[in-house]
Amino acid sequence: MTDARAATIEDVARHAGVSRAAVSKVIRNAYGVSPAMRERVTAAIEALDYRPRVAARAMRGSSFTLGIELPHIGNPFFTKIVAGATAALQGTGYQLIIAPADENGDEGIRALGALADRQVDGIIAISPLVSTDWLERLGARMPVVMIGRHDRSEHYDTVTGDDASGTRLAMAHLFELGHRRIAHLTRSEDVTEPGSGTPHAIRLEEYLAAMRAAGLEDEIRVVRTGMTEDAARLDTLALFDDDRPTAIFAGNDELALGALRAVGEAGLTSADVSVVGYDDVDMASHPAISLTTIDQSGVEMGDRAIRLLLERIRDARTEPTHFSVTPVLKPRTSTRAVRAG
Amino acid sequence: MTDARAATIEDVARHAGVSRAAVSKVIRNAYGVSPAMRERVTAAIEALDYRPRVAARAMRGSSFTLGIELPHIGNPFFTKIVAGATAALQGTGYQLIIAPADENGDEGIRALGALADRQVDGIIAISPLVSTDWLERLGARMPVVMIGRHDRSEHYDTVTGDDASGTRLAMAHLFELGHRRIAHLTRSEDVTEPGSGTPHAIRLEEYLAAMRAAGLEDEIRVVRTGMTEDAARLDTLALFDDDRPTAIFAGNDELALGALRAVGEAGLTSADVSVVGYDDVDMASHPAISLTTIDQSGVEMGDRAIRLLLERIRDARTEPTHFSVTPVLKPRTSTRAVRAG
DNA sequence: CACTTGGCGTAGACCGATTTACGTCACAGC
DNA sequence: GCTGTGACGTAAATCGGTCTACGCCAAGTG
Repeated sequence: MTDARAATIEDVARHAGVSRAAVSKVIRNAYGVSPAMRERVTAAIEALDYRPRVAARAMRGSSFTLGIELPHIGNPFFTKIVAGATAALQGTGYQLIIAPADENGDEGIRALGALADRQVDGIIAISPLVSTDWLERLGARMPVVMIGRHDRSEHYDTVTGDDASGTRLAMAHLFELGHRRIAHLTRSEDVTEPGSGTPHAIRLEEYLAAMRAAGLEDEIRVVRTGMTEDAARLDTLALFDDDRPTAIFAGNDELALGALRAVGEAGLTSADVSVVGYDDVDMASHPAISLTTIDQSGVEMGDRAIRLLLERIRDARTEPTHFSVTPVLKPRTSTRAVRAG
Repeated sequence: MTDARAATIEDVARHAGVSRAAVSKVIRNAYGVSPAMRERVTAAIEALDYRPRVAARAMRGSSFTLGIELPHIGNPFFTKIVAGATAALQGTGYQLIIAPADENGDEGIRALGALADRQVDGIIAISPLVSTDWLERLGARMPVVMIGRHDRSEHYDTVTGDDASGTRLAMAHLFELGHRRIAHLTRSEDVTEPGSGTPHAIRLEEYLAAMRAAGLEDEIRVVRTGMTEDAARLDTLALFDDDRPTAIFAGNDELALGALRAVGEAGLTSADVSVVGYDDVDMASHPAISLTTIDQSGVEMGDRAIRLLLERIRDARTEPTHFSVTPVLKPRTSTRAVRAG
């Protein structure tokens, strides 16, 4: 209120009786600083409560900021990724900022662009809807790690779960329980475009392949829904109207929870309709829910993404690296053997 | 890969055959631009795919970035707030960035400092652990809106739920169902310090007041736990060991879900132990969970916080404003009448 | 003794935008 | 014809850091 503006490097320099460059050196721990000067400067910084403006630093140097773009912040799997990322960042001097995209496809590009405009030193992207071309160009400009995408680029790293084998685990589990009429609950076409390499696309393809391999081509049933639990709930309810399946393989846990909600609302239980999800969100293990799902360790993915990013930034690595997490089946009570008869 | 660096305002100016200042004017929609020039400059921007560097803008003007600090990103109530905030920001030209704090008290200050260093135009803070003094100083420097805090400052706005009346709703509901032995599950002392005005402090105080007013002083039982669902689960299980309460009023839904988990794991049901939460997180309404809770509309809080912030930024408002959301009881099946006998 | 060498510090260019101060031009009014 | 005025542009200062190039000095070296 009173004195207004915060101290600048100039103020610190004057206060310590040295040059701006000297202060800068001390801050950056650069070469060519005597212990005596370091002492004086540190004291001045302390005294004036000085904090370097990131915007000014970013103009020539780096911003010490990493950005992560999140579509749909409500998905608890993404928050696991963020948790892993923040943990990996402890003590590195880098700050993570999250740009929420929400909504539709263009929002992802908007959020990524916003991060780039803010001169972050590196970006973690999750949005599967952004085109490879666009990402490729972004990756040429700055370090980028893409989570959950199976295309392999020259210019960015990827961290993925093995969605194909994860889906096979889920399907094998259902087959073992005797299910034949298995529906797949997935998102809209744009996220499952064949060959696009998005997780949902691969899970869909692998579902189809598993059904065909089991000779169940006629039982194939793909249900499209939105991004939220509530959309999944409504579309699952509609699915029950005609010719109910005995099991539902959902594209992720959020959709699976919606399906489970529908099962409950329709007065059914897992004895009538089994549900398998994907991600092993925290809530899945809750005893009241007990959702069978595929664990792909979001925390490890976030951790890994940060490590790869830091390698690119600090060690100036440029050859692309691809890391894959092995999925694990978590059988719980939302799946049961199909009713005899 | 080839041409490297992105276009600057200088490039655009050269391409359009005008001065840098002219381009700047066009971008900012400032006064003194002929239609002809606007046309030429716009074309050049288009052609070069120019995007202004935020860091450079921030050095003199504003960054068009708003920051929100989130402790513990895993709490789904906070994601509701973010959802409300992003929605309110649509089309304003401002970008929201989230600084995750996680962990303990100091992390909140670290995250807020990081946002300030990044020259955001305004900050929404949720961390209840930061001292009023510190926030006061921050608020003197830049627009700040504090969510969920009942102290009234000269220098920042607040958006709160009416925690006192919300707690009264919850307790009245339990009394009505015949409960007398009601425990309160809350966080550690630092978040519930009497007089600090944090939501958890007020809920605790109001719980104590309600118990005393009902003549149940002897039944008061305050259980401390951590921040996560899992901590709540463990401490609730421990609580069951000796002399089980018939109802638990939890400080928020995340803790309530942990308590519910414990109830399930102990082989009990809501007929044995009723549970009330606070926040009305999405999962609370899931039929398998069906948690009785207090709705305080996180979405509206996020929306409101953004509006207040934009008022301070654009209209240069300086008198502090305080907005309160009225809580609503959502009775569900996690609470039942106490067993006769 | 002249000459390198390494340690320490400074001056000043630079990053890419905004903003201020000022110049020019056309036109209206007297 | 002279002057005042508003519209439109531009040059240059500025924001707060980083980084390069260079200067100075004391200690080795041949």
